[in-house]
Amino acid sequence: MSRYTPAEIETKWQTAWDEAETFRATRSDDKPKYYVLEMFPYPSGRIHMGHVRNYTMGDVIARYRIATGHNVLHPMGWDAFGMPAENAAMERGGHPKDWTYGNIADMRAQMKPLGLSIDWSREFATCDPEYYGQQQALFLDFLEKGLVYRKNATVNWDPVDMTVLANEQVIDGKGWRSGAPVERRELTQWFFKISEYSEELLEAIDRLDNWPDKVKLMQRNWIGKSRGLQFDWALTEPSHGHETIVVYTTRPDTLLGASFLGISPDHPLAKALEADNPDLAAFNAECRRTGTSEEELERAEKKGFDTGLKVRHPLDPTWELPVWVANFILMDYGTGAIFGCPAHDQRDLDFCRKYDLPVIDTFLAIDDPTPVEAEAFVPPKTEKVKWINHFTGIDMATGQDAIDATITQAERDGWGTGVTKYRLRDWGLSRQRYWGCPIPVVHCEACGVAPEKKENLPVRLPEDVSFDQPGNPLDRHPTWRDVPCPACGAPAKRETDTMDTFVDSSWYFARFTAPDAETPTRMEDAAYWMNVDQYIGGIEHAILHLLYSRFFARAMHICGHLPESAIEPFDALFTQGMVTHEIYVTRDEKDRPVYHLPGDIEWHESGARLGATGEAVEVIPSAKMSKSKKNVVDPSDIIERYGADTARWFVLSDSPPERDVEWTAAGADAAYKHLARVHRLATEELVDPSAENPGEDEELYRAMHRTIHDVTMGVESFGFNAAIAKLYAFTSTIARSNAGGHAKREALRTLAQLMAPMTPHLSEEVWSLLGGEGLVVDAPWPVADEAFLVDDTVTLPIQINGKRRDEIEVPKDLDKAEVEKRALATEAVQKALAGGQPRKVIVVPGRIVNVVV
RNA sequence: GCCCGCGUGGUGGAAUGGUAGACACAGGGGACUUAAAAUCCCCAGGCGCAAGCCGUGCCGGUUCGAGUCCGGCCGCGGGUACCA
Repeated sequence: MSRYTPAEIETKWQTAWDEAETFRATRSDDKPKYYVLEMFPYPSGRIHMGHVRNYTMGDVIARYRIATGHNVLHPMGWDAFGMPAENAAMERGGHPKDWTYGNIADMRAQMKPLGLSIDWSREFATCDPEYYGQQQALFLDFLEKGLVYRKNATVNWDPVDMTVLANEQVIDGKGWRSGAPVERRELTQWFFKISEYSEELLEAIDRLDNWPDKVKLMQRNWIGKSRGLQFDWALTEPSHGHETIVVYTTRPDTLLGASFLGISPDHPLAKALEADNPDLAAFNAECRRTGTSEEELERAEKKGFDTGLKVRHPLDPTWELPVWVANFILMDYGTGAIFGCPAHDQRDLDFCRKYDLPVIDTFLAIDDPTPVEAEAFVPPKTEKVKWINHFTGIDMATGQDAIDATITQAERDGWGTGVTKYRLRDWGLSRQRYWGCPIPVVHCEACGVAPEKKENLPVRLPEDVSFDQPGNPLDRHPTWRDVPCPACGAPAKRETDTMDTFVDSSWYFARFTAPDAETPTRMEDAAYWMNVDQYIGGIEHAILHLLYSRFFARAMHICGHLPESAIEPFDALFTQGMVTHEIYVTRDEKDRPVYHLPGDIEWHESGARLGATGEAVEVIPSAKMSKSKKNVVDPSDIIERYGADTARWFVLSDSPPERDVEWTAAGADAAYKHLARVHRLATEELVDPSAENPGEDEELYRAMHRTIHDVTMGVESFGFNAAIAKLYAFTSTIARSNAGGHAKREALRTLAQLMAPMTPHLSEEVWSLLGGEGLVVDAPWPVADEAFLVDDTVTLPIQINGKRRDEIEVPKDLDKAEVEKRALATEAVQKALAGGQPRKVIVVPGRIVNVVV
């Protein structure tokens, strides 16, 4: 009997697949196509177990689809531009390009041993000039169609390093390297007009039937459609050319509770007032010192400044309200001005109390209005409340009816307009960084923005750059930057901003359909392979990446690069959880935490200890694997120790795929043992292949077809862990079975087939040991025979008042009345009834009987 | 702050509104073995001698019946537009 030797087996079968070009995808009309894609990795240096999990899931789907007769496209590439490469260049020298391509080579070498069914001939990295050149072509097409424009926007500015910082690089309002307080600075930047597609992107969500509901809900909320009232508040005295302040509100029904008008520090009026009010200028400057992220703005302490200006209430000209500048009002949303209603908004109430502004008593109420104290009254949206209607007195209405009625009245009387707004903002794509796709335009004094000519693409990144000083090296590279204008030939300057890396990942899925095309896509290939039938990736991409990709597919269609059928590029989406691990920590002499790799830990009766010193180690509950916490397991170590099949089996078996999975050494051991057992069964069963044992054979076939059915359902519905539980059970059934050799061999071959998407190498080995024809990867997926799936009798639990008390075995098709009769005859029911009659009997055929006494 | 999830034995988890804990790990017992490893078999939510009672983060609701649906909390995680 030969032992299970994954290293040998895995190399052998990977070679076989390579030689047969099993995973090379070519267009063909004799089979339905199936495009399965996992979100491509950022080449950080090493693959981690999260990658293994992501790509294994995709591989299960891909191999299952091959087996069910599909022409499968399963490509892989690299999301290769981005900040970490520049940071690496700054920290340890070298060039971002070398760092990135070196990482790609390392990670590819780590991925290949996993035995993924990938068509490596289509591989590319987004930092390949062939790829980003086509992206530049897309940009020029978008520019021509009016989908891109320039406007001013604020960025985080580090005044010491003289550089723009990402939100992630701002820590407690300070630059991560310089430690200097960050300022907001306005720059002219490029934007995609995604907001023009707000309604379209919102409405199309309804047709994404195979996306998770949570993702669709997040996208709906992100787009944030609202219906509200837009109307003017007249200033009592015009100020700096402003006669009114325009306000947008989604709660016009609370207009009679207004206490103050608030404007953003970035509102044009607020800026104009700075000129003759140094205190206000100081206040606005203070507000601008916080970062640009919404989280930071919303969590900042609410502050205000009285401008001294007054406005008249639109419904009562004698009613004057003060105008304040407030730091919580965003210029990006609505009109950058609000009215505050303290009675019905907690934030406004807090603001009024803080600055001693008048608080008008509550006027929306379920019963009788009560004066507002510390808490604002926010009525439930669906509940009718008393509502003071400024035209008809007191009405009863739900919040929405009151809002709609107010808008109708405002429009009728001409003092306001119903307006639909979206929270979604245009997508700023300019980055003041080197390691990204250059924006292919030139700035010319005479011509303004001059698009680069397509025949000059790609606009390549210069390679002779250094990262020994902060800022964008493109800005200080004269031979690259100073070029003649493509339109008039006069001396001009190249745009030195590069594109947001989200641009790179917004169309790579389309490029995979024809990675060698001399235009961004080749239409016949795009038409054949698109859409992605199954897209798999992390939930962290639920909004930005997926929304940007949906926009890009539409824009590419407008420019003739995708067919209309591909404007929703991902037919089905699955979001998987993370791989986590316990964290091991000791303390240094200053009580600072020192983290340790799982491989350095030994387990003793007294708990975890450092292998080297025996020092006791504190074990912190599982968290996402991260380098800083050292709770990482290197997939290469796992593959070397157990083989790829074990790693694959484990990441699929131990948790439902949408949830986090904790990597445990014990779990990996168990997975290995199971695979070794299957291998052992296959080698044992080589003896006496023809023996039969009729009764036992039927039992085994029954289990086999039940397993085929369950595993098929499991794979189709991403129930991998449940499918694997069935495979464990089936393996035990085979091991214990007294069936004849023929039946056992067939059962084992079927087991190999059912396991093949998860453990492809072992399955090939078992398949070939047991005389399977050809490669298991080419064998058609087994089909469950319905005749073996149904049992003649069924066991029904008997509940009394909802608690299980007994059970009866009855023929499968026994009619309800007879089931009820037999249930009532049971000892438990007779005892409970004590001679009386049941109040009610519920019979759910085939499931349960509940007797209410 | 706001939006979206998640919470079940010692552990990972299973369960179309219908027998809570499948399958697996760790644990206990046994078989085989000179012994160990490997393998195989059995036990196992908690309390209780038992009958039985309790039990899916907490509180409440809908239902004949709730882990599952609804409302309110608590805790943890993801996103929050320049991390990818």
